[in-house]
Amino acid sequence: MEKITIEELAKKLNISKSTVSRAFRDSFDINPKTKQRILEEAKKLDFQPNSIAKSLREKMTKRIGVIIPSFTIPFYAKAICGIQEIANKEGYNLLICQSDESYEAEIRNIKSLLNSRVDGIIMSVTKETTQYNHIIQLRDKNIPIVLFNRTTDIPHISKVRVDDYNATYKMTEYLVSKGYHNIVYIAGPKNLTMSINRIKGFTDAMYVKKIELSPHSIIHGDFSIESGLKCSEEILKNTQPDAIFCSCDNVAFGVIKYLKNAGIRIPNDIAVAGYTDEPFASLIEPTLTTIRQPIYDIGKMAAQLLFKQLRYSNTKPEIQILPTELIIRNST
Amino acid sequence: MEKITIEELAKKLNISKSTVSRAFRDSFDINPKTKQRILEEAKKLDFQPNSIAKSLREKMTKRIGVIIPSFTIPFYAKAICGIQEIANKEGYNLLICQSDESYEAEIRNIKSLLNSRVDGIIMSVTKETTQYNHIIQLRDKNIPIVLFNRTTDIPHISKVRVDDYNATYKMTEYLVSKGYHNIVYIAGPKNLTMSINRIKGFTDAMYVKKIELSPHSIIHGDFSIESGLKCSEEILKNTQPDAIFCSCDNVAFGVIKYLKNAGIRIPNDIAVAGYTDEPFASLIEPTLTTIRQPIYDIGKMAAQLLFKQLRYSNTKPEIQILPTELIIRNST
DNA sequence: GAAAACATCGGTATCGTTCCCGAAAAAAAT
DNA sequence: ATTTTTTTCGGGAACGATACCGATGTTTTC
Repeated sequence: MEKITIEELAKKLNISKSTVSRAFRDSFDINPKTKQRILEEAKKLDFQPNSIAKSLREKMTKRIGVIIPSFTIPFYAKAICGIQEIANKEGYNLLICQSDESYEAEIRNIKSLLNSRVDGIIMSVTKETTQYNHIIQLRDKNIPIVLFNRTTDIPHISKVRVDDYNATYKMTEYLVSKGYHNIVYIAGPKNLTMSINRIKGFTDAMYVKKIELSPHSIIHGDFSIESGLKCSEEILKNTQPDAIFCSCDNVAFGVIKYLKNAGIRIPNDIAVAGYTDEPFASLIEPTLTTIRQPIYDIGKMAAQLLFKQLRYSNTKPEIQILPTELIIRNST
Repeated sequence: MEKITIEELAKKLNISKSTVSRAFRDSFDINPKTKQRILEEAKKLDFQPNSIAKSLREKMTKRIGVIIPSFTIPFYAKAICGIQEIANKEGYNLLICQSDESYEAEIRNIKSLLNSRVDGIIMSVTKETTQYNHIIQLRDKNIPIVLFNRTTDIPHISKVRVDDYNATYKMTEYLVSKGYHNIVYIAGPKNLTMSINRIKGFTDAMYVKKIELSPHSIIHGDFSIESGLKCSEEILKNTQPDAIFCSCDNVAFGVIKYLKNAGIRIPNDIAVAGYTDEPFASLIEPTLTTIRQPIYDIGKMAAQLLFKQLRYSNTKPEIQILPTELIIRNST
């Protein structure tokens, strides 16, 4: 494939390459008629300005990097769609990496993205990320960055998350109102702001409802179905709850699978609630009561915050907290 | 962030930029000691050669473009993981676009990827893509390209798919052996090679088993749960099958949902089989009999075929057909 | 009608690399 | 000791675009 350059196009039209270059930008410094002539010829020759050369000269690549734990988590798949909508609108491309829940991979990803000279980074940390130097370094290098969903406590960084406190508070309140008092909460990894807020929502609601918590009322899992199976086993060994509230739908799926296998009826014997509203939450038997997050909007918002920083380099970091919605189905 | 250049690094070490450049490639044309000195200083200053300038000079970006119908289809999420494994190993980045099952978006994506100067493209066409000029153009421009999963009939292009014929043949055989004779097959979109092969596997197996097909034995759906619901309705209006074989798990999920709502027992009244083995296939009630595809390997293989073309520009196109596995669960 | 203002364009340096060619120094061969 | 070969390095021209500055022609102003 013989790629045509701006210079060859200029020669063909008997004008200078400066003028051709002007035609491809919003330059006022060019006669509308010549501009049209150039654009027509360009279309005929299927010419597009070389974006690599443009990037080199302009010192920006029109690319943003995205780091997520995994493509295979539906949440992130959908969030990326939101990010991409905004990015496309702005003429930006996405460079997506997955950390596979590995701290080392996360650091490698950042290095790789910096090497690719992305203009900014949108990321969600792994469940095992407890040190934040790599992120702080990005911030201090003045690289626009936005954390979303799984955020951390690093100051002066833009973040997008949902109102986790309120979500678990409401769900707990609802469960109690349905008569469930012996609730076990399966929390997420301890390093995430998310987990902490969700636990607080649960405990505060229980406190207000004057229900005492036992040491077995909260246990920690992660985001996997396996974790749901394992936690179920542990829970039933220690106590006899009437409801299990999972901080993640996947965990809830695991719990449901375990309970069914054990011959325990849902919700008659034990009710189950989740968090996220994955597509399968409405397909599983029984359909899962859960908390719906505006996933697509989270992605969009993250991208919007990033573009704010890209446009105005002195933009103050901003924290956006989006609302959630209680979805009541048959598992409670 | 003040980015250091190769020239500044050279000045600091009192050598020429050519030498510094050599240190960062596998050049034999440099004294190992100076090379080490340079690399050490580079590490101290956190210097990385500007990949944009490198790309411009070398006329390759070390990026490959991937076009998939949607991130939210678990199949593609996993396939991308496979692609990425190989790409990372080769030091390549992925530029992922989704076509959202839109033919126009597919064309836009290709344009965008070409504009980003990707070194090659891996793609799966949309369900509505029936014209292939855009892909043929890529081929004729000598842009390395690999089609995977949803392939088409374009000659002289590398493709990766599974042995669809054999898969549906075996499944049909299995269903018949279980005593199901009145089987309805819900096929996929007509434009895909995949759909055609799968239909042939089904009809051939039925022929061999000497079971006659009615005009209602095959109907067409797409890849969505909604399609499963709609098709179920249509099927039950026309005939009274003892088994429904879906060419996609999602469709099977829709069918199961519909049948359950209609009070039809699975598999006692009607058996259901799927195709893909989505993660949820083992969670749904009843667990779904389906065909497992080596998704991760499909992605890996697609990437490998692409890298073959990238390495040797005169590589002959290659078609790889991977085996499938019958997964028998409770829905049949 | 001359001067000033404006519109439009061309020439050239620049972005940060790689590559080619030749020079200098070191090692080997005569 | 001289010549030849090898090793190692430096200088400058690309790669394909943008940006600045100045030149030219055209319109406006008094």
